[in-house]
Amino acid sequence: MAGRDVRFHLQGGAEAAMTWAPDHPLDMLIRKLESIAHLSAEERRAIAGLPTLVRLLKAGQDIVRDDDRPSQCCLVLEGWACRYKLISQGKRQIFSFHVPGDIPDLQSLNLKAMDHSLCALTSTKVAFIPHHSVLALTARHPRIAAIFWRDTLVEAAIFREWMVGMGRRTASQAIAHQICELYLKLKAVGLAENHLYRLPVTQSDIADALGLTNVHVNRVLRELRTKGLVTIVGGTLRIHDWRELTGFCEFDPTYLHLERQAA
Amino acid sequence: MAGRDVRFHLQGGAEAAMTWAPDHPLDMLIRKLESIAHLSAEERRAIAGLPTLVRLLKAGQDIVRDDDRPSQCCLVLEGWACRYKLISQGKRQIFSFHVPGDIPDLQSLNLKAMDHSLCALTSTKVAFIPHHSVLALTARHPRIAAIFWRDTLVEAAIFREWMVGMGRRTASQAIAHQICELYLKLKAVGLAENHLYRLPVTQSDIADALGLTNVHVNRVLRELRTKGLVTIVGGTLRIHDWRELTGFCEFDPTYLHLERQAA
DNA sequence: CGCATTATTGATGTCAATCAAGCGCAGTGG
DNA sequence: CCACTGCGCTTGATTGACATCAATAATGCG
Repeated sequence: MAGRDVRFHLQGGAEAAMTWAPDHPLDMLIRKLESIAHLSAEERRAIAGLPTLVRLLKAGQDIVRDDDRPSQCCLVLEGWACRYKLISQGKRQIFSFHVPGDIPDLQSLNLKAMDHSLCALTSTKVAFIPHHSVLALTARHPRIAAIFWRDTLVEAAIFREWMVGMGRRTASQAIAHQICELYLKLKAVGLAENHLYRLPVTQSDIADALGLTNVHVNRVLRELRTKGLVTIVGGTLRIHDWRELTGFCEFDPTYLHLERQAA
Repeated sequence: MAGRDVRFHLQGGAEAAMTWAPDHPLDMLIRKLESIAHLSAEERRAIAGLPTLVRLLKAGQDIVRDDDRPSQCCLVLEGWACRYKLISQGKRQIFSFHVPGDIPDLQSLNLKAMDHSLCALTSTKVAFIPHHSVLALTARHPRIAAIFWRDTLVEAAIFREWMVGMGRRTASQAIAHQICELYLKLKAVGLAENHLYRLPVTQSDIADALGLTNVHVNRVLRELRTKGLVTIVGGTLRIHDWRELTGFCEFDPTYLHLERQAA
């Protein structure tokens, strides 16, 4: 299998320079799935057997667009991506941030047309997996199908939590909550530790995620810094006092439905 | 099967007066599922064979609570329910409104612990379906499993649209959008027509759904009335100018992923 | 009929948006 | 090497949308 020269159709008809990836890309997926469910050795093998097409994207580049009908899923390997929708007057709402291990458009397996877009926030490495391969996998392994379903359910739980942030939390609490959530998500796939992680997104991105302006995000971050809770230097975020921070924004990680709990 | 005396455990240990429902309750579910996917005659039969336990609830009564580990799903038959979460200082965020045909806690099949609550907004008739029955059904009918998955994906799409409302739309646009969405959802199961439907929720409920105050919802509704877009009399909502209203709030029903389109 | 809930309206306050400007840094090209 | 440019961050001044507080009217339910 590995090494075979395969070409998929990419979004917008762009036929990209492509490299055939060995097992490695799927290790990231397995790590992610194991953060929300247990996998048997056989299930891991089955997942590792998925064909992938690895591709590099520049920051700002769209991966899938609103109204597209993708024939493949996209697995983030490096960098950050986000789901978003544009509305009138250049306004943008970001629905989720995606980090390595995530499959942001898993839903396209069951919902033919995209109702939002997906783009790279940083330069990003992604692996494309054809729908039919995923469907073949889930047909043979109903438990894996359930885990994929579960993943989309956890995403929905995260959407709900963001709704709480936008609807019923102050801007500072919402941002603090976001910071806690990202820490646990990254930690679950081994990309954060010691209350420290790379946060390669702009303040405008955070603003569009929480329904604020970049100006206000900036002030709130200063406030969190002044309070000694969180500092960001050179794109690296440090949480100085986890207890204090989680208390401040009433962060309860239950909604992430993680298998092994972090703290 | 039908007519057998069966008793399930209900939330909070309450052992309710119960009636055994015939096929009818599931007709509502079938109608709902057919609004987002096609069902074969055999699939309809299989669904109609699910055991249900019908129960009446008073307005305000919780159906499932945060942290519960339900062993059954809840199908709304009459009345309205909502998913919500309480946070500090009595603040509440409503995540979704549920009307007949909805299974609001379908996710509990795959996510053991609830991360939010579910309650009746009006006096409500619901049918409980044991998890093991649903699992047996989906094991025998993978396509039905996919449709259930699809339903939870559509719900997630609705969450995203609400996020747009809270984050990037004005209060009037958000409420107008909500009104359009509910019309299509109700129409899809035959509970609305001619731009008219029963809206049995309070202004405070709408406020908690959109992150506003009841006072402000009241003013916005007056504004919509003044503009000749929408009136509510005696709990019945009438959309006077669908084109105008959808234009005003930039409503695009794609995200509902309805099979047969309404207008 | 009486009480409780819900709707409505006004006055005032606050949080975050908007507008505007300057700064720092990385990349680019002469 | 340095001007130039663009982007993101930072800060101030002002405005606006919605919250809060408060009181009264209207509904609806037991």
